[in-house]
Amino acid sequence: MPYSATHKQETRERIVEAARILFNRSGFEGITIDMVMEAAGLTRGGFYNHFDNKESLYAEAVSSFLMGRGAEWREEAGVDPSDPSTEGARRMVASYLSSEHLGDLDGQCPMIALPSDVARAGAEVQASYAELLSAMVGLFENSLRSNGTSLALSKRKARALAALCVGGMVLARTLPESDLAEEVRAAARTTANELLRT
Amino acid sequence: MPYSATHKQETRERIVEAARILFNRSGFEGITIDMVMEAAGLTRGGFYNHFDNKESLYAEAVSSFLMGRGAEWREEAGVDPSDPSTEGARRMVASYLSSEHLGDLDGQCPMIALPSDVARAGAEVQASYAELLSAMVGLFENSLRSNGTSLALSKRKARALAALCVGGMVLARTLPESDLAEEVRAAARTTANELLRT
DNA sequence: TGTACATCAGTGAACGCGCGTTCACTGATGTAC
DNA sequence: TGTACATCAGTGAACGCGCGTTCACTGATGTAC
Repeated sequence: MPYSATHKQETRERIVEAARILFNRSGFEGITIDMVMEAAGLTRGGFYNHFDNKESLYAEAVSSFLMGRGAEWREEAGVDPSDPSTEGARRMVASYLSSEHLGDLDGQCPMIALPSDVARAGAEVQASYAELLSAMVGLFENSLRSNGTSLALSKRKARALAALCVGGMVLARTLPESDLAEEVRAAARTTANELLRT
Repeated sequence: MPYSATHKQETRERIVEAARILFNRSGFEGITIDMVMEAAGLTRGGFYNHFDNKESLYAEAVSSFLMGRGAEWREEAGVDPSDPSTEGARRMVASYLSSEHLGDLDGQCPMIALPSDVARAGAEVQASYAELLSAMVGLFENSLRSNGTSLALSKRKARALAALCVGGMVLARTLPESDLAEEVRAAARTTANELLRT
C-alpha cells in the first residue's frame, strides 16, 4: 500500500479547508476548481480522486465550518450547565454580530456569505447549511432554557435571535459601504440583547 | 425618425421587467442574456442597443422593484398621516414575512433573493440594493414615528425590523424544505409584531 | 539489508460546452417632397 | 396622397475565453522476497 494510511485523508482535508475559505470569499460560481486545488498546493487533475464534483466539495466546505470556528463558538458560548443565565447566548450574539466577524471574509459563518448560492444548490448543500442553522438555534435555545425560560418561549426567542443575527449580518455584508446597513447590524445586536434580557 | 418616440423606451422596460423576474428566480450567474431577451420577445444581439453590459441590467432590475410591488407595499403600509398607530408597519411585516411572499419567486423582494450576488457585484448594483433597504427602513421609521415613538427608538426599531424581515425570509428561502427555517420565519414575525406593540 | 514490484495519488493536456460581447446586415417605420 | 429615402431597432452568426470534467501517464512510496 503506497503512501501512508492518512496521506490521502490529509490531502482531502487541505482541499476542503482551502475551499471553505475561497467559497466564503467569492461564492460557488466565483471560485474554480483550479483555484481551490492551487490553494491546496495541488493541480487541477487530482480533484476527482477526492470528490465526485464541485458541488459535493461545496457541501463539505459549508459543513466543515462546524468543526472549526463553529466549535469555538460552541465552547465560548459555553454549554456550561452550572451557569444559570443567558450569558452563553449573549456572548454568541456579541461575537456573531461583531465587526470582527463582519470583517473576517475568510472565517465568517457561511450562513452569511452564501445564502443565495445555497438556495439554488442541491439537497446535499442545503443539508449542510441546515446543520449550521440548527446548531445556532440549538445553542440559543439551550442557553435560554438554562435560565429557566419556558420551552415555548425559549424556542421562539432562539429562532428570532437567529433571524436577527443572520439578517443583520447579511445586510451589512451585502452593503459594505452603507452606513444604514451598519446601523441595521447595530440595532439587531441591541434588540437581540433585549430579547435575552427579558 | 423611425419608430415612434416611445418605442425604444417600451422595449427597454420589457427587458428590465423580464430581467427582474428571471434574476429573482435564478440569480445573476444563473441567467443569461439570451434568456432575458427571449423572455422579452427579442433576440440576443439587440441587448447592447439598450444596456452597456449584463451587470448594468442587473442593477436596473433590482431597483425597478421599487416601482412595482415596492410601490404597492408603500401604499398598503399606508403613509396615512391620519393614522396615529403603527398599523402601516404591521401590515408591512405581515406581508413581507407571509408565506405568499415566500412562495412568490418571481415577485419577491430582491433583498431576499440576491444578497450574496449583490455583495460580490459592483457599486451600481449595491446602490440599487441600498435603495430597497432604505425604502424599507424609512417606511418602518415613519410608521413608528406617527405613533409618537421617539426618534431614536423609532430608528432603532425600524432597523431591527429590517433585520428580522430580511433575516427570517432569507433563511426560509435558502432552506425551502426545512421545518426549522419555517419556524424562524414565524418567530421573526411574532417578534417583529412585539417590537411594534411595545 | 537491499532490490524489484505493485499501487494509486497526483499531473497536465485536451475536450466540450456555454456565455458575454461584437459586428455586419436587415427591414420596419416616420418623414420629406 | 403617394413614393423614395434615411434612420436605427432588431437579427443572428461568429469570436474568445473560461471552466468543469476526463484521461492516459508519471513517479513516490510501502511491501514482498
